[in-house]
Amino acid sequence: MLTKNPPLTIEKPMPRPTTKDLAKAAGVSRATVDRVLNGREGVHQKTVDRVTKAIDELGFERNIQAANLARSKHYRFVFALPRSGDHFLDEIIHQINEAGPSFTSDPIVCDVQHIDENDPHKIAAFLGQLNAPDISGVAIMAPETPQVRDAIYRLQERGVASLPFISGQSMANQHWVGMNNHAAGATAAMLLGRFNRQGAGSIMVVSESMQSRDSLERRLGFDAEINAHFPELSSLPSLETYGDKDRAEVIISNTIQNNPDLRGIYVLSSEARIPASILAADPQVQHIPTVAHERTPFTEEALKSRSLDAIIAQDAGHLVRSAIRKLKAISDGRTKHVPQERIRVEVLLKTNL
Amino acid sequence: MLTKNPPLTIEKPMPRPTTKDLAKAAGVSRATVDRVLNGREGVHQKTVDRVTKAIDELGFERNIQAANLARSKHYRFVFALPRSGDHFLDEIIHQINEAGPSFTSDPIVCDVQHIDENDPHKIAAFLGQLNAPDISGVAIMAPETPQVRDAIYRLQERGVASLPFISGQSMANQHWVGMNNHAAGATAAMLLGRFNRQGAGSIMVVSESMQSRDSLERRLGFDAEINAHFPELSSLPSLETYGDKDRAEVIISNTIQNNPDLRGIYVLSSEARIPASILAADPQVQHIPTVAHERTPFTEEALKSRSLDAIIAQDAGHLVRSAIRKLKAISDGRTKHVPQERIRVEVLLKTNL
DNA sequence: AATTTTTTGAGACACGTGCCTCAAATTGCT
DNA sequence: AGCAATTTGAGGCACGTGTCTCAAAAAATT
Repeated sequence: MLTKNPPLTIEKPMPRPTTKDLAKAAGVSRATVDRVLNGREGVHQKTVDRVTKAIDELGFERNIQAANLARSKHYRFVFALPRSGDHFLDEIIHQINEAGPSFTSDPIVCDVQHIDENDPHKIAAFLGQLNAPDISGVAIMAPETPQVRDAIYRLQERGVASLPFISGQSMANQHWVGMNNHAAGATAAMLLGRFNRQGAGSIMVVSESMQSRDSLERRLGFDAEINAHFPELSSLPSLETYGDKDRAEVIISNTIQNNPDLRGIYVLSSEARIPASILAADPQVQHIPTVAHERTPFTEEALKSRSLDAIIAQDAGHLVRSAIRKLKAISDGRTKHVPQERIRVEVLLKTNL
Repeated sequence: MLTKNPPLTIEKPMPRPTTKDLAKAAGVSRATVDRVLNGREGVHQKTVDRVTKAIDELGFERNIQAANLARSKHYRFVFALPRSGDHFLDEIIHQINEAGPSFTSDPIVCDVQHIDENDPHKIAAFLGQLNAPDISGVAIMAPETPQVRDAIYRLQERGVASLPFISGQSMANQHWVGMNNHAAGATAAMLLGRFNRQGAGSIMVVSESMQSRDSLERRLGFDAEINAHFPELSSLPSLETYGDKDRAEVIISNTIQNNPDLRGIYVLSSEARIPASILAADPQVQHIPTVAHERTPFTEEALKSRSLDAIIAQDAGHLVRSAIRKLKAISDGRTKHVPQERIRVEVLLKTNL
């Protein structure tokens, strides 16, 4: 019955040093350690150094759980989003509301605040209202403008964590949650290029608007890939629907008439309903490979019914949870350890929904 | 300068009820509440009911942070994995070691234990050693056998959380971390089917072995999709390399010789190195669409150099973190709230690595 | 040297829960 | 009714940190 069991080594993990250990190591009292840790005034530089040195030597990291308990702190994060209508945004909002329970181990509350994306002044004013410790952090989805950039900067100075979310602010920012739009565009191009079986032709690109940085980046990535690897294809100028169904119908059917050699269709904005339903109704483009963005009830259905061939998506749940984790890390002052989860550019086919 | 600011409603969130509140509501003492909450003996059923009722009415949830603090509890999770060599497994192990710091807000330690996947008895013996509270949970990657299934069952009885990980155990289990292999196979088929531009022909399927449940499921999904939607293609019987390079070379080149109408290649095991490097060296199959599994330095390089056309992958980091979150939830007794994150069947192309 | 100012320490209490002891209250039994 | 067993309560200390207060010590000023 006895066999040589695999070696099982269970060393107790070294208990983490506490503020008490710190105090002893630095030769000061716990009160002073506290003063240093929480940046209070009236501590001699020499003492600060001693404590800091001890922190390094012991590898001390404060027990955030205990700290939050003592402070009875709860995190409140605000998601500043555009007004909706958009299915993708609806899903994001749903995930935000869902996120609470999933973080049961931390006292986290998330609010959604709708902001008028076209009024930078209002956005800045809104951000100006937010203050620590009422609000621990904000995830912001809004176009990048000087006012907004400024407001964000001041937020950080006031101790409110902030994070560009999905769209808008420059990726140059150290922290950012959202997918790489250039790669997303390139991936759409790759799929359309490879799905095409009818040789040379042109590709239609439809967008709600090309105003936003995201749309531009997707388009750039798309063109780069087409030009580099599918010389037989040429992508047409972007059609902008401005969210107007009638306008969309006109420009799309015009394009179909004028380009009998259509080989692919790329719907690059996150709201695919208008163009996709127009396309689905047009018998001439039934078998032309089509790629759209974001998983929504609509696109999902379209994929299943094969009126769409692929979806380029970013997982709404991951986006939200990643944002929360990052905001929390920043808010805890663990800027060094902010999780650097990339948001994947997902390719959804009928088979892997 | 003043504009109508957007409405900002910051209601303080209702503080969560504490055991004190519970005691008051149930009309008992905190000691009794403790007895009920922690299932201690010697409490009258009537009293238990009173407390339980109060729990429901208040919506009480114990503050796990505070509880862990009081217990000075740390979570120790074991990942029981096969002996390695495999790049994908290496990546998993890397992510396990990486996971610690990313969970800074909880005292979590993860160990990797290598088990001999072919000796169910040994595996069961190993699992038999694990006991709460030394070990809070185990993620198990091992073939499903009666012994192992039994050992897992007893683990749970001993209060050790357990979780089938990536491969092996039946998905029928309520909790499970890993991708849907049927969907993965179907996705590979879909890609090969759509990437093919040369009409009717056959598809080569290469695997290390077809012994495991995962391989079978992938194959089933693959065939189902090919048969349903690509009647012009027929998939050949699976080639099994058994991890032997020489054998692989023989059976692969035989298949290439005997099937001049090859239209696609599917490498379905997680270790693609042997078959993929053989294929890369054969000029006859240079332009045949090829799909493999799992992102590794090797497959990544192959994708970049275009000797591979797509990778079907599951994100190693997500797998590990998801497993940890689930183990923690189970271990905390929050079986109701175990996060039900699906592991996506990722499609990786050169453009979205 | 005397006085003020700055810096530090000692200690208490809090956060929500676990876990223990001892006594009090209640129940069941003979 | 008396005794034992069961059930409950009161209270304390602990976990690691935050946040006070008050006094002591050290340094800087007059």
